[in-house]
Amino acid sequence: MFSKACEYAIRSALLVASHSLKGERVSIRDIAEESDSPMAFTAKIMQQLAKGGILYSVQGKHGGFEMSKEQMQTTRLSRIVSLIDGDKVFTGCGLGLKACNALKPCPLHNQFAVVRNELRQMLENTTVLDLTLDLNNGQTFLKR
Amino acid sequence: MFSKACEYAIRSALLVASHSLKGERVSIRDIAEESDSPMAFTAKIMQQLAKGGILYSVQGKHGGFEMSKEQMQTTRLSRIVSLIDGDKVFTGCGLGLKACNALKPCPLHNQFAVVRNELRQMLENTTVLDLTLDLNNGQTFLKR
DNA sequence: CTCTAACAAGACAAATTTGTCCTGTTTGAA
DNA sequence: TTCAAACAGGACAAATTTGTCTTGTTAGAG
Ligand code: FES
Ligand code: FES
Repeated sequence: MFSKACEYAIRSALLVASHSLKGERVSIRDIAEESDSPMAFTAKIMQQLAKGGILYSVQGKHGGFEMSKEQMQTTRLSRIVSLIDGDKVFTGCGLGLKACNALKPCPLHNQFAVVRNELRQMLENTTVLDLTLDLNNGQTFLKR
Repeated sequence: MFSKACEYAIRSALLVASHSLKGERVSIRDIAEESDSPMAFTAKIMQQLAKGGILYSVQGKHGGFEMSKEQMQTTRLSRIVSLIDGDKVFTGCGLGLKACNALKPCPLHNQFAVVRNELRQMLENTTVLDLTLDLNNGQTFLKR
């Protein structure tokens, strides 16, 4: 469904948000540990998230990553997904034709477009803050 | 969403069904041409489909692939997808945890499980015959 | 019987994704 | 001022997916 990079991106973003809600800044080392992701690879992804304005990076000693309350509220998962994976998952043809085109549809188009749309809406309606609150309540988990 | 191999598998299966409905057997060469897929790669996938009982292969001169009406009726897309891609797409965790587990869910579980389930149901409710009829009516297309 | 068209199967190659490592820069603290 | 902790960024490496090639087997047609 999502690439590994995208999975790490979402997990990392939620972890940064979780710490930021507690007033903590968090390092790559901790992100990798707490979200069970490969450290160096995750570091690259964090750069993309920072460049994309999903979160802030702070250099130097005691540096790390943090997210403002506003970023948590306004960042929808769809934004992270399209930043990392592009929007093929939202607009691509299920059978791999060059583009999805309702005027000359592939055999699966009618059925597929419905599900693809629900996925898109789900991701657009879900903010980082929404998911982070559950996480901090101990109702959900980033590693087992 | 699906792997390239899986996209080719579905396109090829529909194409074979389409020809079989017209009483024709179809060669790898024609499949590649008419569904716009790489020939040698598609050949490998056809072997998987034949071994999986999705369709028949006939060797020798004037050989090729064909599908019985029964195969078209009983083969659901979910079968092709799980044969080629496995069932990670039906059961896997959206954030990449080892397994989806509702008792210790990831932050996206509640939302994701709904969409994943609709995808599964859509693929389970769609047979090869369903899609092939539209294709033969000229309402849908396998290449543009 | 021989030739040819077609699938089977394994080895190989290219491309993409995933992951690592090293060097440089930033910044706080001793 | 110097040191250490942390991010930035590029080069590199491993793994996976995608795609090709070659050889063998099958079976119909002449
Ligand atoms: S054309 Fe294939 S999903 Fe729209
Ligand atoms: S635990 Fe992640 S989707 Fe179910």
